[in-house]
Amino acid sequence: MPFDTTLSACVGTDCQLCPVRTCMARRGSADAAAAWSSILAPRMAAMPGAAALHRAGDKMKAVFSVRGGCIKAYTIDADGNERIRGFYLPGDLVGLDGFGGGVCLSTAAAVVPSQVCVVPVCELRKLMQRWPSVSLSLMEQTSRELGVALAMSGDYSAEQRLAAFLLHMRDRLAVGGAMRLPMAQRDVGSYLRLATETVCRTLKSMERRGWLSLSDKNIRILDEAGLHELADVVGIFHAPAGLSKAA
Amino acid sequence: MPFDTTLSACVGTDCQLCPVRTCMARRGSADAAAAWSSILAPRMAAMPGAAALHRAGDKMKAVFSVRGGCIKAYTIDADGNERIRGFYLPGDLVGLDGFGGGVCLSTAAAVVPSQVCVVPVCELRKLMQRWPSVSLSLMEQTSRELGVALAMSGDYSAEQRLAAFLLHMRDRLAVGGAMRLPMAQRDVGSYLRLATETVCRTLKSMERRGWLSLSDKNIRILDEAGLHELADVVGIFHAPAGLSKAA
DNA sequence: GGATTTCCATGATCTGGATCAAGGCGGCCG
DNA sequence: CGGCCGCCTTGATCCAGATCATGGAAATCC
Repeated sequence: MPFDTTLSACVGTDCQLCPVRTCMARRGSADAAAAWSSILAPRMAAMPGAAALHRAGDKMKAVFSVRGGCIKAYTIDADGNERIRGFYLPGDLVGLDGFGGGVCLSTAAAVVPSQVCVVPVCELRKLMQRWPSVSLSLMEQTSRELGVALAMSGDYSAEQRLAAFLLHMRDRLAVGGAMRLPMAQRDVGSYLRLATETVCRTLKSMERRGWLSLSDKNIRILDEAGLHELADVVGIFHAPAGLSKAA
Repeated sequence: MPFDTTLSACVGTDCQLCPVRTCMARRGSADAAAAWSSILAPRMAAMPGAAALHRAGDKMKAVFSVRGGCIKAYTIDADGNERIRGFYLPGDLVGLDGFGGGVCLSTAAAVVPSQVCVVPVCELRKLMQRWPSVSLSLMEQTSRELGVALAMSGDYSAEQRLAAFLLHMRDRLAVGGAMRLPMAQRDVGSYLRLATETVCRTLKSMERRGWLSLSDKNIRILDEAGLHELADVVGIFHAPAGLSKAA
């Protein structure tokens, strides 16, 4: 297990001591970070299979800042199947889609043993009143997530969507060229609107062509250019490092 | 033409006199509305076929508040085809997806003769610093758009997507039970990831079943319950009036 | 440590919606 | 006013990816 899920691993809630560099609380001034610390409810462990962090339809009481692990947001359709709307990794905020309406639009649950900081929305709103920089970075975060969602909602082939997904994840969790996907292929398929079998076949086909290597859930991207060519149409993805073409 | 597109129809830029009730500028206090007025660049007419308001890849210089008509946001794929990411109606803000990254993620152009208020982002950021309520409502707007985008990105049948789209549009532009879609069926298809032929066939099929009546671009919804049953899985849509089931 | 369950993998078949084709109809421009 | 072009409509065919079926390999649970 790459991540220590016990609460004792990090006592207190001083955001300035937190190792998660990309967290909202670390994006503004030191003062703002201190303010973040002051409003956080106690941190929580979230386990796969355990109770959801919140459910679709609930009144929105808190957003969650992911500290470790991976959280999925999903709805349940009429047949009882999950439809995954997003994966959230350390530094991400879960629940921004429900902020506007005050109601959770999806259910949030852990994909692997995870840890989240609980940010009560009433406190968050107060913080936004006091610190314009908090509002601004929250707004930017939501805007970026919107950009990704709009890009993903387009009509692309299984290969294109998977390539875009892999590059996106690579940017976020690769260390030294390799990464370990926290979620099962079924979950990837649910998110990308693909059957599990299609995810598997497409990955294998990419491996056969030498674009990547697979072993268990570990993926190493070998031919980035090849994937890029497929994913470029989708846009947005892998934008952070300034890798995307002007197009 | 239901909407007067000449600039002379509304001189000056006093938001408090503007008839668009759902505009951002009208959502906060009177003071905040006055502040909005003060930062607006001159209003613009936008014509179909004329120059785009902005293009994907451009540096983000302004967002646009739709005053009349309909604006579409789209990207162009490798084959030169439009992929529509959203339609914006009076009261909507165009460009929120690019706010975070500072780069326009899509091209924005008029679907019908339209009018937009130009909101320079540098001024908008200053306004957000000064008026927390502006930040808050901008954040809420973006959050709602995110909710819709996430819902739309799911895997639904042609019928379900079209039903959800019709109900969504109905909520936004119906007067007395009937509405006139501003965009062509081809555009609807591009947005919903459907071929033009499928949009046409599905609409006709719904008409045959007595769920709606079609004449030209005018649509009257006859069996709301039927459409709702289809669209409910999609979620989010038609939420404003509290019509959606708890699920 | 054996049983159960979940996940990954691969082949065979099926299908919703795309694509191709072709005609009518209205709107716009010269 | 007549010609052209873009939209809507309907039918025939095709295909990417879903679904069904089956088996092996890990992980999880008594």
